[in-house]
Amino acid sequence: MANIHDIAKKAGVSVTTVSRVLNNHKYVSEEKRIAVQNVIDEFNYTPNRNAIDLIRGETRQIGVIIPYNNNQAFDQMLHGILNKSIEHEYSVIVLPTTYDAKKELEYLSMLQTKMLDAVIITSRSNNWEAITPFTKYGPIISCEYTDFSEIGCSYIDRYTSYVEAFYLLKERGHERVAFTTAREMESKSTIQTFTAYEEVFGKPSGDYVIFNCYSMQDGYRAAQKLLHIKEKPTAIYANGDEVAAGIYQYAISIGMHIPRDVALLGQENQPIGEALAISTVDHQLIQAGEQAFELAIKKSKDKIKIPYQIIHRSSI
Amino acid sequence: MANIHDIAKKAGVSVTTVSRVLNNHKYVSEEKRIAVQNVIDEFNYTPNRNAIDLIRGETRQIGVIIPYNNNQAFDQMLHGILNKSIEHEYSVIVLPTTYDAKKELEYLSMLQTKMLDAVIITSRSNNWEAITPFTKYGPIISCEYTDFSEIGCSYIDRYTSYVEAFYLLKERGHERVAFTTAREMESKSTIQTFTAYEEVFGKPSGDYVIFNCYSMQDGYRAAQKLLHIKEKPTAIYANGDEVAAGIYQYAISIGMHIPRDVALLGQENQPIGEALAISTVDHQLIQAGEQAFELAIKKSKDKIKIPYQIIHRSSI
DNA sequence: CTGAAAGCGCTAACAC
DNA sequence: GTGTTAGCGCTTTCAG
Repeated sequence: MANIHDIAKKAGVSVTTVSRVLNNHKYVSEEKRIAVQNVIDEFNYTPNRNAIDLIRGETRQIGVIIPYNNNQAFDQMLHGILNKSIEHEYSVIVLPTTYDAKKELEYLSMLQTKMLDAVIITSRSNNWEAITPFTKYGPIISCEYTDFSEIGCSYIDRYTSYVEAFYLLKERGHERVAFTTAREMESKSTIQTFTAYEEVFGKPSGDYVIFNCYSMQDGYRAAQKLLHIKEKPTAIYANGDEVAAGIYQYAISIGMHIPRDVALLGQENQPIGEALAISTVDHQLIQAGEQAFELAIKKSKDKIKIPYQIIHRSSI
Repeated sequence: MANIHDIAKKAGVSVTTVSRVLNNHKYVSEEKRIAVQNVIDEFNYTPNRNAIDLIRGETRQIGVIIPYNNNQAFDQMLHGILNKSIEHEYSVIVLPTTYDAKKELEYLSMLQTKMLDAVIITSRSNNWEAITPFTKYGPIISCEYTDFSEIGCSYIDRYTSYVEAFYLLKERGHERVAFTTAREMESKSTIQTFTAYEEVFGKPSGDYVIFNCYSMQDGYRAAQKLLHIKEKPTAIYANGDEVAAGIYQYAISIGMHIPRDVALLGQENQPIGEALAISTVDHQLIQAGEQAFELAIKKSKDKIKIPYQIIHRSSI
């Protein structure tokens, strides 16, 4: 509707002066400032953000790449990011990929089109070689550790945490331990889980690992397999509390007792795990999200490690 | 970096021609089209979105007002909205209010600044009189029914659903029924719950209703009160499955059996409810979100009712 | 303290 | 088919 020229004309000043009062510049006489403000109020005028963004070359919008938006773990990181975005007056755009590498690249190119000031990657499909070129257009922050110096990281030291979790299970007397992972071997956290497992127990038997677990249902299905192996595992390390809950549910349904018949350890300290009293490794994802946001707006390439903690409940 | 002029100059054509190939206009000779495309590829050029948005007067960005971003119910709606946004090539900006009315108004004014093409309100703090003026700047869609003709609605018929839920409990022989709600009496769904309750059971006794329940912990605390009343309720209708899970957890912890000692009915068919086999009223929030998005981009002011369904499990 | 004017990067009449 | 040009709405030198 009304633009800055209309305001200027009506107030009998130049657009420059209007711009000055809009941006609280000094060197505007109180008289004109009031005159302009009156017209602004009268017209209920608000400056056009696109024009400002165009000229400033920034939008105060940051994008968050997540694979699924209905996954508790990513929601936690998003939660942390949103916390900080409000504090710093940024807007956040949610960019769900369903692990589609092409879509991920499209999202990254929103840096180049100047639509986004920065992007935070909570989980990725492309390799870093494909991602880093986009840092030329704006900061890219990862919630996973990477050596690439162009990428700032607010990361979880998953390897250490996995090793500790497996040792914990071992200490409790478990030798036959199974685990679930979110993705196949192309994912770093899956590989880390494997490596940590090997360090503690040696190479995992093929039927002790179940891939592609995201939801409770996936956990349920995993348990259907794991708990019917002849040499069935005495403990299961799930890659999330929802998955653990599914395992729990199935175990109970076939009359097993937890932890007597099978011990269960989850991840991320989600409400459902609390409800079922499942012990869990809390990677403090909210904090990871908050830190990621800070790195993003600072255009920092630091590598910040987020501490984890094990929460003991009654499932192991 | 490079802009459309650079491309034009390098390709030996006018900016118009470049713009034409960018937007797949016809009436560009194959020869020039190729020449331009080559330069575009060579420079890895992408048009600036702010410039385009400025001139077009739209951003293909829609905002979603939610109170909390870590609440399963709102996540479900957001999920539906994101589904459709990808399909239609829109971006979605998450706008968490924590029920701060002032912040909500600020978000609404993003329509006026032309930052957003539309906004979807999943839950509001302001009254409609304060909200409707913003429809002058762009479509506002509500996930709650309202008579205001300026507002499109993709709504749940909560009143009917609540009545049915309470009748169901009554049929099962329950006379002393308690319930939880998310907010105090200023919220429409709270009022609807009250009215529905009255229709079925008459005026609720004050200690049979617990306000401000959002999370499992809130449910736990609600149960701590409800299950220690002398005339304790024989059934509880929770305002979400997470809340129901908290109630479940506390009931179990004091040795009660569900549904024998207390029946439990949840809402929204969330994973946690499935895990605990809690019967639930599924308001199909994902679908509500999808429909809301469709209304938003169609600039429709239709009032669409989303059907609900009761899922029978073993908690009642 | 104030304003004219030159852009930011792009689209779309309009003319040729 | 193609190019010239006038904006979109704002910020920011640069002169007064």
